[in-house]
Amino acid sequence: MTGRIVETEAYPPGDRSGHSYRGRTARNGSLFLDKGFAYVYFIYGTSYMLNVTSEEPGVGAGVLLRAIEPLEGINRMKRHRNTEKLRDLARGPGRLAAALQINQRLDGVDLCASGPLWLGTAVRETAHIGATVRIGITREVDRPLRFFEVSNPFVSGPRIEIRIP
DNA sequence: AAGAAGATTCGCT
DNA sequence: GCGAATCTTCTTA
Repeated sequence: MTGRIVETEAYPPGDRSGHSYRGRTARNGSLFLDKGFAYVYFIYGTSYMLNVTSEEPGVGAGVLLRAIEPLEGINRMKRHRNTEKLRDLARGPGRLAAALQINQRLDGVDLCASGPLWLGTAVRETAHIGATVRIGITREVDRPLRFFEVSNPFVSGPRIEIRIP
């Protein structure tokens, strides 16, 4: 299965809404790995979230993958998500993880090496990227750290860019 | 030890 | 649009 990442959110070092803010714990350990590793956690009793670490070892920061445009293996994704709606397959972080069968077994995996899950280089030309505040958080709510491909229908949430003063 | 919150989703109205 | 589902983690609200 493959997909194009169309929506992300950054949780940089020191951000009070980031899981690393209160230091390293059993759950967030992989967030402190080197850049390019997977940090997977379970939330709300229903959903897995997939993050890519983004800083030097020991820092603790990452990027949440919020949506992908399904490209290959669509029938498998439909089965994993138990729906026929292409647009809903991976629109939202929990749906993305479900479609790709992301779970705790992938926590800590190197996404820049060959393995069960990896990041590749985009084939299509980069389109216009918009930014807004992040979705679903309660702290640091004003930071414009959500990024998305403006014209892409597989993006979850608003596709209108905010103005940065 | 207990309780609340949480980077969400789904189904019903 | 709203509320329930569901469970792990961290705080003491």
